Amino acid sequence: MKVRNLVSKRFKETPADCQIASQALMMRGGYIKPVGNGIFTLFPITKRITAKIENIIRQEMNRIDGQEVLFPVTMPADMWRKSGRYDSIGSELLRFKDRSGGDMVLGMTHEEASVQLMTDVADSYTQYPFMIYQIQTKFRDEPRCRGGLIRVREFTMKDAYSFHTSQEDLEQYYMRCYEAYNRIYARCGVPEVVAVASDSGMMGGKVSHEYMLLTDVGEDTIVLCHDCDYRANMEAAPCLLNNEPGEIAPLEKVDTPNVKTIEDLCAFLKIKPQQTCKAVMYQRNVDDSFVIVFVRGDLDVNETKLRNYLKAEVHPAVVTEDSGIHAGFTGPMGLPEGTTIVYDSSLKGIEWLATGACEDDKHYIGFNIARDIGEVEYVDVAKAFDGGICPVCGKPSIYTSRGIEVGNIFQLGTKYTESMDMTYVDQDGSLKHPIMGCYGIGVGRLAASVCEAHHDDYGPVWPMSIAPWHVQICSLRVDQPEVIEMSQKLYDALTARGVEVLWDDRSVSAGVMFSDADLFGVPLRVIVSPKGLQNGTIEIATRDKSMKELVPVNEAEDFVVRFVEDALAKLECKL
RNA sequence: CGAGGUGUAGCGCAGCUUGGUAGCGCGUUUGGUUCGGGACCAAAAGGCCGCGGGUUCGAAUCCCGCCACUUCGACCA
Repeated sequence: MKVRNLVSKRFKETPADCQIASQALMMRGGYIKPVGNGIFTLFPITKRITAKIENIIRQEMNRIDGQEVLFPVTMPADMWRKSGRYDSIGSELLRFKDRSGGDMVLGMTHEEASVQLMTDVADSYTQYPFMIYQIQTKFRDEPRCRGGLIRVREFTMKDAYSFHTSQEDLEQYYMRCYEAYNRIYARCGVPEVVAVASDSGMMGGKVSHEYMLLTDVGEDTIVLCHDCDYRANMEAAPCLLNNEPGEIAPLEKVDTPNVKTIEDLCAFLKIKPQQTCKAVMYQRNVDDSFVIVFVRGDLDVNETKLRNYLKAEVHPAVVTEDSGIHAGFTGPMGLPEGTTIVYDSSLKGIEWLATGACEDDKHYIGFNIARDIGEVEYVDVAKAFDGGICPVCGKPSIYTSRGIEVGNIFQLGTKYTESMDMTYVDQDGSLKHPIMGCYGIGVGRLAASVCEAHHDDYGPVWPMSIAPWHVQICSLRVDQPEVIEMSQKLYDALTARGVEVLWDDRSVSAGVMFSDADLFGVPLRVIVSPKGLQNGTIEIATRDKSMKELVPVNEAEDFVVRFVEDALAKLECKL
């Protein structure tokens, strides 16, 4: 492929509103074209990258006995009514009507489709276990898209569904998939992607992992430990700490005029936030009844943990005059009837606390939950924090990091096979619901994440395994016949040996050519120039600047082929 | 869903306050000079100024409505 014919255009200036590096570089380099909010066209250079990623995924899925299928993008709503998700999922599920007025949906995931497909097929225990997967377009009407291909509404995803006759079998297969995912990321050149234990949320089921690329621009927060390999996402990480009990003192109501925040209270009473009992207020979505969470003053509430505990949706409270709640002075004593009170575990073991008195401009000090309230249930709903205690090794070495989720795996259980009544006949003749797992990877997001992880100021640095081309030939001074001749010879020879070559034979200045090459991010660069040819050499350099050599003309071809082969071999890929 | 911002050439932007011929840089085309990190000179093409209404002799500019995009927040498998 010649650069002059490649359908894309590079830009010197970063388009407006690019928030993260991968987005800016993929826009500048002519990789993607925004078509609508969160909807992109991929130019050929990107399609070549995603095709390679898809191939790696396909190989690894086949390696764990996956069977590729292709589900439809559009589905009749009935299938989704059956599982209950037509009603339970909000507006991110795009619903529409066909010409006869029938309700339809655009596929955002395919549990329903896979269960429906397999219901008629896998009716005997002898056929289990098996896994089906597809690589296909998904549509999720996300409220908030950002970061180029990182978060979009329409995207290509590999989604896989496994079916089992026992929990043990699912767990065994889950581990195979866990390893397959690690191989996929390593082969795509991002071995730094890590699996973290996660909250499975609306997917149902218990055990799940998210594969995260740790980066500051990530949207998710991950909890890690400095001293062991504990990793979990915010929702799954317990908030563990050691409390100082403090001196027991009588409960006393004190005047705290206009002291409404923990910060104010600490300054006013000359105490530490760890000695306060903070009220965080929510309301249930169903009836707006108040849910008040008490948590150690220096900590925050994780709403997902709270929702999971309450098994109900909540939103931050809107406190009105007549609600009976005194914002800024809320404490456990004196709350209106009908309020749900939740005590976070972080308060456990503290004998002296300052807290609101449910009265304007008053706080209690010396508050002792066991003495003044009695036995209460402590629940873990606080966010894990830097310096917290690791639930695995017990050291106070917890820290948090941002990350991009580039894949996930779930042990689904029988959620869908039960709701959609999929059964098989077991050995003993009884009807049973198969146990499922599901496994997803966003292809475009992975491509963008690799760019995010491997780039410099001038462009992406693609790993050889997923690079749009293996080699780029830059022909400087194409007005010189010997340059064209040598370049053509190399191009033909390399292509004949299976190397993918991008050839820039435009008569542009070296600066333009190199800048474009930087944006293409092709890992190996071959520079043919009159200067080099005079000395009988060709310059060969890596995009990441780790290698730059003047190679004798007659050795260049072998040098390049060997380099590409070696680089691919390291990533378990072949020419 | 809440709060801001922006819509003017393929891209980046100025012009709007104070209404009067549609501008600049990059890119594109042509000719010439250059040639190892976004060269130079000369010429040219390219616009429903987001859409609809209003005010006015006259609207990119002022007013009203809508739409789109975008940032932060809420939400999210």
